[in-house]
Parts: sequence; C-alpha cells; structure tokens
Amino acid sequence: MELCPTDLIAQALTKAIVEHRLQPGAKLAEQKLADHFGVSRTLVRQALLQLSQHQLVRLEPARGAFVAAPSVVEAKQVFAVRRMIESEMTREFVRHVNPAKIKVLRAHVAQEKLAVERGDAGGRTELLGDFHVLMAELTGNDVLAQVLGQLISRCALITLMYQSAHAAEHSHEEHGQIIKALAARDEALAVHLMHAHLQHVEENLTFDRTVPSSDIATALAGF
Amino acid sequence: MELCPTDLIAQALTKAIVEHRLQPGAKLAEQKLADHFGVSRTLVRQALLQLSQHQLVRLEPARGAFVAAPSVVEAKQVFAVRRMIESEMTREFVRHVNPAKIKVLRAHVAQEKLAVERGDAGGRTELLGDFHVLMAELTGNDVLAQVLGQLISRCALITLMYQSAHAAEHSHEEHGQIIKALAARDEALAVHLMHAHLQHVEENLTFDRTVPSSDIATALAGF
DNA sequence: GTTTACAAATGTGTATACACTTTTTCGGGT
DNA sequence: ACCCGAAAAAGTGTATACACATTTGTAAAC
Repeated sequence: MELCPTDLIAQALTKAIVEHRLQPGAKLAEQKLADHFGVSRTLVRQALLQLSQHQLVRLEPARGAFVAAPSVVEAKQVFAVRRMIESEMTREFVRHVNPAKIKVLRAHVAQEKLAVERGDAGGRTELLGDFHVLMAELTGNDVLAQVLGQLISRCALITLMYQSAHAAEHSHEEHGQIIKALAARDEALAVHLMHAHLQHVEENLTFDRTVPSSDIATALAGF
Repeated sequence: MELCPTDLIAQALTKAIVEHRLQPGAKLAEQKLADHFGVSRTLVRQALLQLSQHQLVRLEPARGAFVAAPSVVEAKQVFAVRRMIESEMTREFVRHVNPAKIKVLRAHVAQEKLAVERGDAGGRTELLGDFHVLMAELTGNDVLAQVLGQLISRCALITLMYQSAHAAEHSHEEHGQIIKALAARDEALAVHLMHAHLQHVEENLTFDRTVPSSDIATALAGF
C-alpha cells in the first residue's frame, strides 16, 4: 500500500519515536536526517509533515521539527476518546465473533507474553497497543482500524513518557480476560472489561512525576 | 495555529473538495494548482500529501493526485465509526451540559436553517457536519474534535456523492430534537436520537445509483 | 564582569532544475 | 478504417540552490 521513500522514512521515524529511541522534545534537524537516510531534505521534510499530522512531531515555524511531548491534558483526552471508540468496538466485535478471530487474538497475546518476559519496553508497548488495533482489524472496518491506529501511536508515546516501571504487566493479563469474555459472547462483560482496562492503563500513568520537558517555560515553571 | 502557506493551500483545496467544486476523481495536476495559487509545486505537493492523509485525495505513484471517490463500503465504515464515537460523545455531553452550551448549539442550528432554506448544497452540507464537530468542541476534548472533524470531512465528500436531493432536510430537524434531549439531560434519549440520526443519514444515501466514477475499472464493470 | 551589538554559522522555507515515467500524438502498416 | 509503435509532450519524483530567519559566538562598551 505504501512503499514510496517518503513513507519508508516516516515509518522509520515513527518506529524510533514510539520505541523511545528519540526522546520527546528532541530536535529533528532535516539535514542530519537526510544524511542518515541518504536522501535529500525534500523527502525528510515530507515525512516530518506526515508525522506532524499524526501528532508525533511538533513543527515550529522557522525553528524546525521536534519529537512531540504530549501534555497531561492531551494524554487524558486521547484515553477518553479511546474509551469511547473501543467500548463500542468491543460491542461490535462480540456480535460477529467466531473461533477464528479468537484464535488470532490468543496468538497475539502469546506474543505479548514473550515481550513482557523479555523485559523489552519498546516491543512490549508496541505489542500491547497492537492488540487493540488487531481487534479493530478483525471487525473488518478498515476506517476504524486506521483511526484507532493513530490514537494508539500517540498512546505509545504517552505511555513511554509517563508509565511507571511496573505498570504494564497487568495490561497483558487484562487482554486475556477480555478475550475470554469475547469468546463467551458476553457483550456486557467484554465492554466492561475493555472500559476498565483502558481506565487502568490511564490510572497507572504517573502524571505527577516531573517529566523531562523540552519546553523551557514549563520546565522552569516555579523557579 | 496553522498559517503557513502549505496549510492555506490545503485548506482551500479541502473546501473546494468538500463543497464539491472539485468532482470526485478529478485530476489535481501539481503545476496547474501551483500556477493558480501563485506558488511553486513544492508547496502544492506538501498540501496534496496532507490531504491524502485525510483521505480526501488519492495519490497514485507516478500518475498524480486525484480527488478521492469513497466507495460504498468505505462510506458505510465511516458512518459506523461515527456512530460509535458520537453515541459516546453524546453521553459525555449530557453529563457536563449547561445552558451556555445549549445556547451555542441552538445558534448553530439557526444557521443551518438559513442554509437549508437558501438551498445552498455546499454550505448546507458543511454546516450540518459542523454541528457534530461543534458538539465535540463543546465537550472540551480537543482530540475528540480533531478525530471527528476528519471523519466528517470524509462524510461531506460521501454525502455529496451519494445523497439524494431531498434527503438532507430532516437532518436539520433531528439536530433540533437532539438539542432538546440534551437540554433535558435525558441521556438515554439523546444517545438514541443521535444514533438514529446518523443511521438516517446513512440510509438516505442512494448507494444503488450509478455514481460518475473516475476509476475506469469500476465504471465499466459488467460491460 | 555583565551587557549589548554585530557578525558568522546554522537551519528552515521556497523555488528551480533535471531525471525518469506516463500519457498523448502522429505516422506507417495491415 | 483500425491497430500498433515510436517520438514528442506533459507530468511526477527527487535533488539542489538560494533567500531569509534563527541561533550562536565574539568583541567592544559600560
């Protein structure tokens, strides 16, 4: 679907940002990226423009591109929208569930288990997010999958900024419980579990902790 | 928030597409747009890239940009997602409703009335869509407003492709009913009305009609 | 020693140039 | 008259060039 060089660069940058190999607030100089990828600034610029649309990069006029650093407010809003969408998605999923779909989900959760045990923060966060996108894809609604996919990319950034060390472990277990409810076609339970799951993820974020901020004004507030 | 030339061009093109001044499937040649806007292809290209992200433009490698022509399947998926999001949005809205917000919505519906009576298809479609974005904005959740805004842009394109002539009239009335339920803080009724409203809009689309297609393969299917 | 002014360096914003691909045009063959 | 093929035209994909803004570094003035 997307194979042109621009999208390749955008994909690579997305991965780097979501896996936290690029710190929130980090400057993304066009020429340096161009050199690194062996292309001209033109393509890098297009890629950065795309990422800014996805809210993974902030573009400051005449100053350059920076890895986004979602605020606490923004983080909570993203989770609120996810709860709205995914509650209804779960409802829809139960209505057309079948053994094949359950099997796919179970296989994915097995992957999660490996990443969690491996202690790989980047891969774990990505896989935990992919579970939700996978559910969307299994409903057969491409638009839903696309919209949710973008939200979850933003969540990956948020999670890695604010997540306390031990928090993610339970997500994996909760995915298992959700699958059980889906397999039992228990709509009310499945929806409830999904809603609670997202609530838990949000609650486990340590919004009070001081996050290394790139914005000088907020970083030095009170000094 | 966005004032750079690229976004200005993107905005102008979005308006033209959503208002149907550019037919679905129409070719968007870079040089012609560049001449029209009095800029270089560089900026036009960036704008087209943005619109393709919003699914208002389809980019075919080495062949150029075309105004998107959403398929029936895609249209139904967009509406399905809207129902998911807007049901829950309505629920959220009722919880924090106040007279000021109701007043804003009523004022907007008055605007709608004018456009409907004026028989202005473009403005009418835009305003009917804006009602939903306005609700999202009034919840105070910017992320919600942004996500919904994109979906509704796609809907504007879909509506103008498939909507039968007389269909849009009832949307305006239904908005009024929804506001009444919101003002009465009747959560169940408001959610029901919103869900039904979106269902009605979708049902009134004439998916069976042959739409002037840009894609030769689908246009000549069966010949 | 601190501050201000200015110059060099760095980096972004846009236009232009050029290679390559697709589309169109036109002429010869059937 | 229709169909193919090559050349011309038009258009996209990417790199480069240059104007301008921002930042950094430096030196003189206080």
